[in-house]
Amino acid sequence: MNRRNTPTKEAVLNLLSNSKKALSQDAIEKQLDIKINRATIYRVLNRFCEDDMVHRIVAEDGKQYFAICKKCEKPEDVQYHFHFRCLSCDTIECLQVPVNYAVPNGYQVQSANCVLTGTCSDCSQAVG
Amino acid sequence: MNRRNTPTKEAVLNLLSNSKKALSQDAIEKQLDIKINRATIYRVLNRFCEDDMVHRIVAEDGKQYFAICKKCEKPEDVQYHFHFRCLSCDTIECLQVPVNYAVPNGYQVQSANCVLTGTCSDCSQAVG
DNA sequence: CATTTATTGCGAATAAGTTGCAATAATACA
DNA sequence: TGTATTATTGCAACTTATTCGCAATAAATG
Ligand SMILES: [Mn+2]
Ligand SMILES: [Mn+2]
Ligand SMILES: [Zn+2]
Ligand SMILES: [Zn+2]
Repeated sequence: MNRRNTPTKEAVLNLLSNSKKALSQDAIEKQLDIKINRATIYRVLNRFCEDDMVHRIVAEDGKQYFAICKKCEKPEDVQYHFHFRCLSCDTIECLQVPVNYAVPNGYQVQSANCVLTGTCSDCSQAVG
Repeated sequence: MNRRNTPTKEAVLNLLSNSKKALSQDAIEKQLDIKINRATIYRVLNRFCEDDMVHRIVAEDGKQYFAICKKCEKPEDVQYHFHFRCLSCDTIECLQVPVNYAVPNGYQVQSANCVLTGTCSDCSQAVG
């Protein structure tokens, strides 16, 4: 399965690169200049995830969000930081907060999906 | 909104009480002796969550799982432990592993949804 | 330029969860 | 014990997120 370069792929990757927040398929479709089919966006994102270029976050709303997370240089670190979901501005972002845990004997961890939910710093300040 | 005792409520609560694992609506429906409507099960579960009798876990598959988690006596602790999803036996369980984090200044955490995914101790042993 | 096949768009399918509404039944209280 | 109130239930329809089959398109390769 050799990958090919396409305008679609490039556009989605650009968007994610320039975004400070993790984006859902829906958000990506809305923010794109060009019209790209819903299914295609999902397929592009899933390929990015397979290739470890992007990581997938599943929030408490059950939806998938995608982020490049430039802070993480080593791919193996990508899955081990917290994400933050702000209920006020409805965004999800990568925190540079590592996930620390010690699982009981015999458990083998392959991935971690850790999302903290609440009010982000921007929105907290807005109130007082 | 005063709550009433019903056979449905009791049956679902019994099931959750006797289960070592977190259960999805689907799993609950299948394991129940009596036939209960899908929507009703969801409504019962949502009420349990509102009343802090049960907690809701959203897994990487985007689905909701429900657990009583008897280990947690204080309701405020309930949301601060890890959950483990085993890809081999397709179960989700509460781990007695606390979630530790220090969010950046200004962030206010209201809840945490932390799921580790991999192979549970039972399934790890089975392989070797 | 021709061939191969990864990628796309479209529509339909799947699956989880919610909602409106009328019927039922738990609770309170006369 | 009988009656009124309203929480709860079942059913069907709905919403939303994500996937899938298939035919058409277009990168890559040489
Ligand atoms: Mn991240
Ligand atoms: Mn738990
Ligand atoms: Zn915010
Ligand atoms: Zn297992």
